[in-house]
Amino acid sequence: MTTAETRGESLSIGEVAERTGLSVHALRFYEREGLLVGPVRRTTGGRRRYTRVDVDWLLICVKLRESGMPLADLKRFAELVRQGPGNETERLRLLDAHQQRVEEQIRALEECRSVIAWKVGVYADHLARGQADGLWDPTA
Amino acid sequence: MTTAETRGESLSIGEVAERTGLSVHALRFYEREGLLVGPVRRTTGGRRRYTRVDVDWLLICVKLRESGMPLADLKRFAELVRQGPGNETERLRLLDAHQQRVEEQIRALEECRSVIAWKVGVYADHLARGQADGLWDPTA
DNA sequence: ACTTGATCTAGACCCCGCTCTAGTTCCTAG
DNA sequence: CTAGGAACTAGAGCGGGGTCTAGATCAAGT
Repeated sequence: MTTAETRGESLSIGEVAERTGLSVHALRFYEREGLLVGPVRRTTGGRRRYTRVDVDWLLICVKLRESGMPLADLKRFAELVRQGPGNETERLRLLDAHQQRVEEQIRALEECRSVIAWKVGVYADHLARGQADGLWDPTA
Repeated sequence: MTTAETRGESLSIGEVAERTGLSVHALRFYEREGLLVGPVRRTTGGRRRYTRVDVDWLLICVKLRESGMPLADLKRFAELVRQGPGNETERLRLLDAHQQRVEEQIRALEECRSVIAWKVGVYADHLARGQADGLWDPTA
């Protein structure tokens, strides 16, 4: 069997899927959508061969996606990178804006957490002392 | 003009939309989907009148949704509440499970944040000292 | 009475982000 | 040589979560 290790560097789509957590379907889809920084190389047989750089980029993509960046923005970022040096300011703006959204998401989630924790507390309490009140009861 | 204040308590769909941040469309949609804890009362003319309890429930819903609870789970929760007392343990389990997912989301987001922060740092650095390297440049 | 604006219902439609299918080709192990 | 698994393409399909439309009705102000 020929693996990345035995071959030195370039990876098959399946190997990349494993390493990034994206499905092979998703990887092909991302490519079609122009979310990669460069055309993926192919073997003579037409199979994709991903480089270390491709994988690094995908790992960043995964984090950006996980944190809610829309594919459209990811695409924009990929385009900037593809254009090469000269637009770093814009790339930074894009990342920075996203970072702020992430901060905001964390803030919002923390607020949700506290509301939920309170509600959980109400129920736990109620169950602890066999019965009580203060719960939703539309039949009341 | 007749408002909640002048009327004492019951609210129109528009007023509820304002107070919860949900659109009137979403409110009707939630109702159809069985996400409310009880049938909404109507005026003789057929308009919905929401009570304080409805609004409180919706405010919780909003927090649960914001933190990623799927409508299906929300619906399950609503069903439990609608059934009345006796299933508090299950309600608690549901909330508790969700709370854990929220914790996990926060953890994941924080990790994303740090990756992004690092990337932002790389770009900021690069821009600060006029030019450098270590950036994505597929043209290289 | 009339106008204006909020609501009503049912159902069609939309966006996002993949996922899956079909039918084919490649490639490696036995 | 052959079998079986991995990969290929193009495009259809899907699940989630609403949003929007049409056409009608209701309610309040003037």
